[in-house]
Amino acid sequence: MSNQVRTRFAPSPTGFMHLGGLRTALYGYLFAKKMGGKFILRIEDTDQERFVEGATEVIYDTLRGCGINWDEGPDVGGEFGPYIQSERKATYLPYAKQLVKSGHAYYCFCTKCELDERRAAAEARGEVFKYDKHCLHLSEEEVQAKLDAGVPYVIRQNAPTTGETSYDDLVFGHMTFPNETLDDMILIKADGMPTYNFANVIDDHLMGITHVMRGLEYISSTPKYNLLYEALGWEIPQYIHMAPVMRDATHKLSKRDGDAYYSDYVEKGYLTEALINYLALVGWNPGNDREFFTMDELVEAFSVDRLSKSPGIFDVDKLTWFNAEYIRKLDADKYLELATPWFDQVLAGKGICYKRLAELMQTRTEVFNRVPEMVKFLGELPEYEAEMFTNKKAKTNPEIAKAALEMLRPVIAGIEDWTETTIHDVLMAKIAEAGMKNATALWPLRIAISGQMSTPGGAIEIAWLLGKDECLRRIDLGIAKLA
RNA sequence: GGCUCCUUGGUCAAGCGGUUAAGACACCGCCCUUUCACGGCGGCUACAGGGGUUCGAAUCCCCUAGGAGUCACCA
Repeated sequence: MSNQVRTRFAPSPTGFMHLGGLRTALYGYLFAKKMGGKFILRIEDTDQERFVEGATEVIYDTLRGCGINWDEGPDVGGEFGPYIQSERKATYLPYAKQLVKSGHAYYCFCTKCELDERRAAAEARGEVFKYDKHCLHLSEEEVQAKLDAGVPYVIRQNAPTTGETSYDDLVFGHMTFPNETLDDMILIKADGMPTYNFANVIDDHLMGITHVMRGLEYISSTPKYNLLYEALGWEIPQYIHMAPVMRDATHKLSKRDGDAYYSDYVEKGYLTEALINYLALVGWNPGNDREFFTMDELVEAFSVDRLSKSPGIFDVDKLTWFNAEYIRKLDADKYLELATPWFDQVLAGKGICYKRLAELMQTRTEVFNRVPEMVKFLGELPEYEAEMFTNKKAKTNPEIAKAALEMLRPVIAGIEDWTETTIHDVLMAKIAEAGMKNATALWPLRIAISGQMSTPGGAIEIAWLLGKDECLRRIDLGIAKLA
């Protein structure tokens, strides 16, 4: 039990769930569950200027909606709580002071303003700015005097300037960094809050995190974290850094392009299961050809050593294909339930049989937001051009189309039993009697009653959905257009 | 710029010294067919470049190029 795997997802509550973050959470969950361990949710809100109302709920709802459930977290509790960093404020300062005492950290009274100036000056000289340990050289008396005088301060890590620090990453392998590149990062801010850099180390240790899984943007600060663990006498966790999810070769998914957040996709009509399934495969693969996974199957198949080191481009086309596949596998009733609001956008009150329409639409639906445009013609005949009656393969032109419509109209008008079977049998009999190719008569009919080049279903299905009266009305309109 | 990392088709990717270099999406044909879609069949396109090591390299080493990340009192 003591060496049980414990992973955590530690998002900052911004109000949105980025797909990259969602994938990080997913992998953390999969790994913990695969290893029979625990998955912990921790909210990292140490930056009070960024507080967003309702942001933690977005995190809860998204994760739960995706089937990523945490064993410990703010709302479910756990023995290492609280799980919201702002509520843990008091726990960090003592550790920082301990570090000061042992020489691994020091008080710094340089103001942000001064530092900005020095940073700008360094940049102007074309140099990389690194804190010069100015305040490290203050005497104990000087420090105490400033503290007593209430001068604002931060606490900085005292990083070594020579030698090197290395660690083993489960994805990237052995990583080594020259210590001279390590900056004395701030541990405690002037407002008394810890920085992410510090809180994360303290909390990961206190919460017994065994495997730290996060984006590779933390790779280069990891040596500084390790120095902290060592200074505190704590065991360093295993690291699993992950390459990012990209929009294209050089850009990450972005808010600006409306393609970065989980909610963007849900609103467009992507199914959560499809999104999770696809997302799992950007940066990870099971080592075989398999592509379809439920959450439980992902847990079963997951392994850290199949995580990719290179960034993965989020391919909306592939996601859309997954979505279409998931939609096709839905029970007919479920599809109907999900499609109804989209049908309603353009067909509310039009008397169209949604059940039959749903049957017709299910194999044709890739993403739900494309549904309204596809079925709109049932509610209202769109404007269309007479040229549409001409089709080479169906061997039709305006004259032939007109003749076909005039031939079919009375037959349709005579149908008493308005069922697809009857409509089909009656029309086919008439067409055969006339010695025509099916398409030669049915193409014009479908164009006349739909006004579209392509429709979900053929002339017979469309006719039935429309009802006899509307069908005849549209045929007359078509004949008039061809006159 | 310093540091760290990455590089197989348009995209996701298999491959871990010997393969005709998988598979999927996309795209393009053909079939099915009353349109479209589904389904079936087929096709197109890849080891970033250059040096080594080796009988043999996509696989190991070096260099170059390109790309990413990082260098905040943000996380």
